[in-house]
Amino acid sequence: MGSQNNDINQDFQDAIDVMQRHSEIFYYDTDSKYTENIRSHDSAVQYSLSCYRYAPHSAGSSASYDWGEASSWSHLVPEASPWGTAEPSVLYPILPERLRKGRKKLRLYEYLHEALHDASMVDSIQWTDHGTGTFHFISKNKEKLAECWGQRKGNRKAMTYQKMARALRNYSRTGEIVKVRRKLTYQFNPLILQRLETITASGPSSQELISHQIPPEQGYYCSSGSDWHNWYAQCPYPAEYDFTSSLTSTEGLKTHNTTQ
DNA sequence: TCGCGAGGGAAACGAA
DNA sequence: GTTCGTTTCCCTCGCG
Repeated sequence: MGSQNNDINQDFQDAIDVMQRHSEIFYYDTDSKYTENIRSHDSAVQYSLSCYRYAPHSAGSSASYDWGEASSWSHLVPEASPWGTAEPSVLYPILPERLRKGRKKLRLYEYLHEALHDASMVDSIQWTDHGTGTFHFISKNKEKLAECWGQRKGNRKAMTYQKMARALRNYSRTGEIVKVRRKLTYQFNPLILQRLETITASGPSSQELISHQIPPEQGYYCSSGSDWHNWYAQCPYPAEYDFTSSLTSTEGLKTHNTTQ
């Protein structure tokens, strides 16, 4: 019995160690057995947490998002979560309140996805390859889209493409959107795209598909660098976007350091 | 040389 | 007060 507990504790500690290696901040409360992983460099963990924040509602053909009812997403915890096959009902309650709390603010990538489905925006932004989530801005009217975004957010100053592109570049750190080595062209992360597409196309009943139909090896749930490599190997511009090198220079370096 | 697009550091800002 | 997700400004680089 005692040795069994030791084994469990050892396994748990091993899991903690693994998660720590992927995290900038890791909080482990030994009394309450709650864990919190904040600002994780491991996209698998980060994305899975972000899943619980959203409560989308379908609104016709155009995507409209209400991010306020996180509790309605409790059943959408992916089976292949970084925590293994934990039951959602078990997993969800351990999430810290701050992470469970719904985010009502519209994200830029959500707006862009909305714009891509908006016929009036077709002169500003278009799909390059809808299937792979690749899209591009129309050089002539990209500022118009940026202005609309700025107005939507109610910014003090007028939004410009340059500033919007800066925000898009920030997404490359989290992997939500990456820059494709082609002029004015970007690509949604496939998992983000699928989630947005599902929200756009249908009501909440099909939202379960988001978590249950995506094989873990295609999504953020796979955290290893090789999975990122696999994902980018399938992107339509494998030779144009050198994500491998960017991984090597950041995550790879981190891995290297932690394994020293 | 110039304009444009891109990359990114850093500080500021507003909402939650 | 803290965190998150930008926003804003600025500088640098590569390309045509």
